[in-house]
Amino acid sequence: MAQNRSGNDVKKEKESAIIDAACQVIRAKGFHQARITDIAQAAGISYGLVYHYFKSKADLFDAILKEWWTGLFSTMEQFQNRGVSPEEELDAIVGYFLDQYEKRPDLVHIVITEISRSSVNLTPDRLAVFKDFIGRTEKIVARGQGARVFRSDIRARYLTFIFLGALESFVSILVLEGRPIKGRGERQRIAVALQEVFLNGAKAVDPPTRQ
Amino acid sequence: MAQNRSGNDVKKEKESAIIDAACQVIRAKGFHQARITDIAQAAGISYGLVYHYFKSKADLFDAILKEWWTGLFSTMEQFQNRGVSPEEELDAIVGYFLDQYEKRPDLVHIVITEISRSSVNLTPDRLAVFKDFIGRTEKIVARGQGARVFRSDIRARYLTFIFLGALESFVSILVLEGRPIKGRGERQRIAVALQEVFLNGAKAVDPPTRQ
Amino acid sequence: MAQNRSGNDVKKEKESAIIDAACQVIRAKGFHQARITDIAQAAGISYGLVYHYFKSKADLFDAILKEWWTGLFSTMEQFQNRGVSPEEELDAIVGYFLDQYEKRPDLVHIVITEISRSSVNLTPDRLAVFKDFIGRTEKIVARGQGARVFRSDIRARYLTFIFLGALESFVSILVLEGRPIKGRGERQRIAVALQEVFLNGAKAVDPPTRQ
Amino acid sequence: MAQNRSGNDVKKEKESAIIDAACQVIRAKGFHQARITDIAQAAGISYGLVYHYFKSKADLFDAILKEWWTGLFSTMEQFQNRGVSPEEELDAIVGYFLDQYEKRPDLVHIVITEISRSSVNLTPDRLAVFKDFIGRTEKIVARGQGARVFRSDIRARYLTFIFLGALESFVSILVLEGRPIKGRGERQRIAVALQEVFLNGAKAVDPPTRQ
DNA sequence: TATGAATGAGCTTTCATTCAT
DNA sequence: AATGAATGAAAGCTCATTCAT
Repeated sequence: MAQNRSGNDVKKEKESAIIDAACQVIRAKGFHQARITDIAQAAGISYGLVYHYFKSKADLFDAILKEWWTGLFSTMEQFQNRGVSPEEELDAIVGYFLDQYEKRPDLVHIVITEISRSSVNLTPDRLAVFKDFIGRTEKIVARGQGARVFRSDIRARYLTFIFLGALESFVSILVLEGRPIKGRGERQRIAVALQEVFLNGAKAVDPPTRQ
Repeated sequence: MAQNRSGNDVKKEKESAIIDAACQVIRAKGFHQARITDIAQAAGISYGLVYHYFKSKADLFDAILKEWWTGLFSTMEQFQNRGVSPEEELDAIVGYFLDQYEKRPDLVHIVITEISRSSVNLTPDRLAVFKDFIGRTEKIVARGQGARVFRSDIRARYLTFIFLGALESFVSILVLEGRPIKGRGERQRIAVALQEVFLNGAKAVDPPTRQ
Repeated sequence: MAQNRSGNDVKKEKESAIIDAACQVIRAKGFHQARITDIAQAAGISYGLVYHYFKSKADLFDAILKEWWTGLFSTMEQFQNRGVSPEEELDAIVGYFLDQYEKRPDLVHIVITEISRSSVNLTPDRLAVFKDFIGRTEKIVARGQGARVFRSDIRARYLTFIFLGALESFVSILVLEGRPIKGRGERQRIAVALQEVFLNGAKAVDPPTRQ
Repeated sequence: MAQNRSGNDVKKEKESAIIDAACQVIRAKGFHQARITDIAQAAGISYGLVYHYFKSKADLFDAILKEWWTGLFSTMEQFQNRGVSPEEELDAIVGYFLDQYEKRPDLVHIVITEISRSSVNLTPDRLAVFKDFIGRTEKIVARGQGARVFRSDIRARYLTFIFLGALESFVSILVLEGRPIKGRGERQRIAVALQEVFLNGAKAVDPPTRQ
């Protein structure tokens, strides 16, 4: 029946469509409040069909997360051991978040609200992946501390959380205010501002006391 | 008949006990997954009794939030218009988060995961209070920008979100790792570290380029 | 503690107060929807106290009905075997309904809606009393048929139901429209109208064809 | 796949089956005491399925009432403005009640006990329909008064209530006694008796006083 | 593949009733 | 006599999941 390229492609496309619909709905209602009916409706199919492609609701959720983590880890690995600076490695993470936010804001929102900030949906498997990500980021930060790029008077783990917290916050603003990123220029400015505040702080460069 | 001072006290105490139990359960399962049965069980009472004290599950949730916001706003107001610096005002907010974390880590966790980071439970009334808080914080930040204490090249609203994001992140570490704050000393160190990173950034004070 | 006349009087008074309150509430909400709390509130007492005076909700309901039936049967017995005409006997029934409607409209409403017209609350005991009343009325009607006062081409039982139906309807109008009976004059007019239509029908006395 | 004509037919049939089961149960227990479980059991399905066909218990009840009113109003409209006499118009109403009683005694019982005689279930919408019916009947009666067919010394509204009260009473007898109407002959006799008593009254045509 | 009828566990909420005080 | 805290059965409704077609 599949005339596109192969039966497999058609299947993948449908799966993608369901995942997209699920993102929309889960973002709007939260995972537990999102009903299969809603997702099916958003995908324009019957709810029974969802079960042809995904074993269960949890399975569908994991498929969503897989898209996120696969992309993030592959991005991080591209920069690993290539002689780039820790700042650039963190920049790559920021870049991934902003890229994804442009392409799939719902996905970003879900990762932040349902995983980063909530322990409710954290099954042991999901938690393991999440911790893996934090660990990898912490390694980058620690390398930066070793290279005296980042201050060492605060534990790497703390700096990591602050970095990710700031990143999430920034993305949260965009998400909550529904602000689309307009053009490469703005994307650049946001990325810079984020790194800027994280690295240099909120303090005025030229404080009045200095005069 | 009441063992304390008056019948009212006994009632308040029971209400408090239910609220405490609810915090425990909601923290562990999330608001929507927390069942009244669980809460009652945690409080050592029958589920019917919960409805003797609270009109509904939502009502109970609002009672929980009220405890948080009442305390936070009264803290903020103590510092308002008293000639204190913007940094000190932000410090008071940090102080409240850490204080509450020591006394009621579950409450802090709930506020962060169910309110700050989730739009699912945000009824219009709850959102209004949350926005009120952000607005008040933004005013402090804007005042700091006016006094040239904070950098003005980033919108006050952005700085506010970053500040709150960092604060939440920090508290989240404590919460997620289940780390108790040990003594006034550590509490002080955390508060300082937080302000420090927010104000001065993560960059090493003495970067290698300066040699 | 009872200073009125005797402890028993005080008890009876309280019971009456609860019954009155119950009538109010049951009339407004129906028996099953009437909550003990509502009744207690209407009586100005705590709901626990209701159980000092009545064993259960059903018991309270039976006490209400008892007031109605006791009064009705004693009225009917006053006219029995005293040489009065069947019309006068039916008139006595009408009189009781109207009297009670003036004094206790809620009670009348309850008897009509919860007993006469509903089989839901008809426990065997209650049904027996109700059937007793219908039987007694039917006897009056049958006597009227025997005395050629009422038409005999329709079964006594049917005439009885029509009579009671008309009576209930009439009272229902008053009840539904919330019309108080103003003075003895109006009461008389209503009683007459009711008997008039029941006995002589709705047909115009002087039909156009007769002209 | 539908054994009948189309999938829609199958759906309608199931809806009808549920409505029938609901009539049975509601008749026996009253609307508020009728549990969805009972209805489902009576229909031979799981209770969850009831909600597949009806949004809520109230929705199901409204569907029941709709069947009644739709039929009644369409019957009344068939006779409207067709040059028929007021008596014939009232006769049509009687006819509808008796027809329905033969076909669906439970439905008739419900309409009488849950709507005509109880204010408990009267939501504004339901009350509006009921009042509409009374208003239409009153117009017929008023037309009869204008044509000098009905007596004018009693308000049209009163006569209307007495007529409907008598009708309901009569049907109530049948319902309460569980008497089936045997054949067209008996149906005719009942209809005549009803009109007869309403129009000409219960008084013996040839009373003894006349002698 | 695709549909949606069908199921039933599970949740919130209500409320009659009991009972310690 | 009087209160109202406490209990828990029961009911309406939701929704993930299964399955016949």
